Amino acid sequence: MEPDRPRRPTLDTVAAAVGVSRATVSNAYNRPDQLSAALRERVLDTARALGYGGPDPVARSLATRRSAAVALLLCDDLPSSFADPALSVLLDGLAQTVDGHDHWLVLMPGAGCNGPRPEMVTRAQADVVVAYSLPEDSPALAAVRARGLPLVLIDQPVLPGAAVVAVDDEGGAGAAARHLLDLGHRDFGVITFSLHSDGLSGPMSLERRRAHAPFPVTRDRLNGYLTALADAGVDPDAVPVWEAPGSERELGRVGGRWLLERSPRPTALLCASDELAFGALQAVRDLDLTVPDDVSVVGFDDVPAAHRADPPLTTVRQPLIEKGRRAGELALRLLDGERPGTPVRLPADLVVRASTGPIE
Amino acid sequence: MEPDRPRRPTLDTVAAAVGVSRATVSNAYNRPDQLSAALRERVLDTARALGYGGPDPVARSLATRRSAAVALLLCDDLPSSFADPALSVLLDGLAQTVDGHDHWLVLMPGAGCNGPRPEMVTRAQADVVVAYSLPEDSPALAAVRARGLPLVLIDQPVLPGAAVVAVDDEGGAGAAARHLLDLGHRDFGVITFSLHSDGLSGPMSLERRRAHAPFPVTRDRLNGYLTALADAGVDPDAVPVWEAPGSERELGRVGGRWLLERSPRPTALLCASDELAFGALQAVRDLDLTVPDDVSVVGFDDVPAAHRADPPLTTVRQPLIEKGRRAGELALRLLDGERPGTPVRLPADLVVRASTGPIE
DNA sequence: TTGTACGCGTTATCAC
DNA sequence: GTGATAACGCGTACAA
Repeated sequence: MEPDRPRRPTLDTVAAAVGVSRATVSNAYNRPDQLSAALRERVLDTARALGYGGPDPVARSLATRRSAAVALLLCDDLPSSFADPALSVLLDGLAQTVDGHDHWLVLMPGAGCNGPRPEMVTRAQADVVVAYSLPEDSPALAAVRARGLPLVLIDQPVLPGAAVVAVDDEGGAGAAARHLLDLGHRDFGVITFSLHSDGLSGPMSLERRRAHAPFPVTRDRLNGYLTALADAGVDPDAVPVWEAPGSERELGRVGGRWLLERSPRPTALLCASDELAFGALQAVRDLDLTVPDDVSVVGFDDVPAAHRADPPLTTVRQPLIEKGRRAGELALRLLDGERPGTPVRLPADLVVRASTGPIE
Repeated sequence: MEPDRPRRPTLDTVAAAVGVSRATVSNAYNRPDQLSAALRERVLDTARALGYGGPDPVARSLATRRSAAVALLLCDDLPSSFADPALSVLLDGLAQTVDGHDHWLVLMPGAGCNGPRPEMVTRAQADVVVAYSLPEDSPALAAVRARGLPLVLIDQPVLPGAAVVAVDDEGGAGAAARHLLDLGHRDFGVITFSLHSDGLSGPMSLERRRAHAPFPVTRDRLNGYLTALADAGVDPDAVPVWEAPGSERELGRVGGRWLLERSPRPTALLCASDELAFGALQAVRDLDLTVPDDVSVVGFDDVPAAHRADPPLTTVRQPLIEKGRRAGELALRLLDGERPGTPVRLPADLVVRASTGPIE
């Protein structure tokens, strides 16, 4: 047995050294008004001398019953997640808000589109959870509920007891489709990201379109496009839809190529995200066609790169920063014991740029 | 006073309900081999019925003296950080490693290039810290040391007691410069990101180049470029250097324009990052010049977009994924009580593509 | 399987 | 006013 093994100093160590009680040392750190300035100085100096780095955050959390962490559940792994500029922008708003209230973000990336492993969620030290676009049957969500943690849902189906931030995806998509209809287009193609969580991709069958879909964003955008077309007399079942396994540029290019090689060749491509639309633009170029003379392209999100695209992309703007901020505010409120309240629904507005034009 | 206020169930609640001890319930969750399967079932069922979500992670952390969190300290705020593709890739490697060992990442973004607020670091629940490219005088680092947390440094000056992952920035930059010298270039311009943490930007004075710089990455790359030029008989003091306030494309464009409007006009631009180089390519186009006929451009990092650039970018490849992984492994090892060991130094290799060519 | 001694603070409430 | 006492908070792990 080692004599006097030098243990990490604690509040008690410091208290003993100064000759005061533990409570006083605690107050020196957390409630300076509860003791004289002179005593406080003495306490802090002694602490420094002893190499005491301040109250242990974990112990404090246990005592106060709150950590300062907001867990963020992501559907995909980090590389895929960061590849999505819309997420980056949203994260910005979320982080700002959370950070401004002395909280931090715990990142829980998923694997293969099903959200984080439930064991991770079970053990996560956070007192509120923000879930971003998980499939509704994600085991991670079940784990959150089992723990009874307050939950904020972004772009997800409403769950009882959870706060919700959503965007009017269907309305925005409808506006985009009507814009193209107004320009005279009648032959459309659609490129979406995953509708189901089975990892399948390729041309989307009618059965698949009609089956219950766990990703509301995909579903709503697709619905918005197709419903608007149907309302204008275009048979939605005859509109080819390409389901990409994710929202990456290259995947959009593949889908675009497939759509543009069909006959009749679509004169307009409706994409479920800007990234996919960038790929579609490339696909048009690959075939030596031009945008918008031969083919019009619309995206969705209005990420920063959209207006820099060549040509600048007509797209549906969703207020991404705002979305992140609102999610952060909701999380903070749940933390304070507030009830979830009614879902926050943000608008999505069409932004017309140069990638759409009248049919020749 | 409310009669029997329904408190959140704990291990004790469940133990009482089942009629066993707290230890047994704990074992039911953590050491299934310590009790009969039947009893374990009964415990877990009762827990479910009582709405007990499993052992409290914070309490467990307090008892075991370890949380499962790795804190990641970032110099900038999240938007700037995510704008850097090199960071995204590195983060990928880091997250993979950490996640594979049942740990998660706590994000501590900075503000204005000085790292996170020290109070945040002081209160962060993490038992190891990874710092990415902070200035050496960052208060956040001081806070880490005050707490005595194990620390992994990426792209930063060595600190006693900390583990280090670094890249041979100087060597890589030197190779890039020599490549251009071999092609016959004699008139150079350099675009770097911040060398100092004072937020200044623009043409870099000689005093500024020589002053002690807190960002080793900037310093090493700049040194690598200029030293190689000097070795070939080009006066480094006569080489114009543009200091951008960050590593974004648009900032590179601004710097590129300034350099290209000087006389003699540089025939080669050396950039401290690929993002800056992309901007430089744009600047060349803006002036109706072509790459590499009129101007050669080299970047640094070899981010995924580099080989897709127009023209594909000659750059210095650093093993970004590997860098993240190594940082993760080091963090995990420090967690296990290992000593920091000698710095990990990864190579940086020149990748020649189409953005560089012989002088006309 | 269980008793029980920790782990490290916070925050009333109480005494000087 | 100033500072101390002591009751939590919720588990883990080792000895019995």
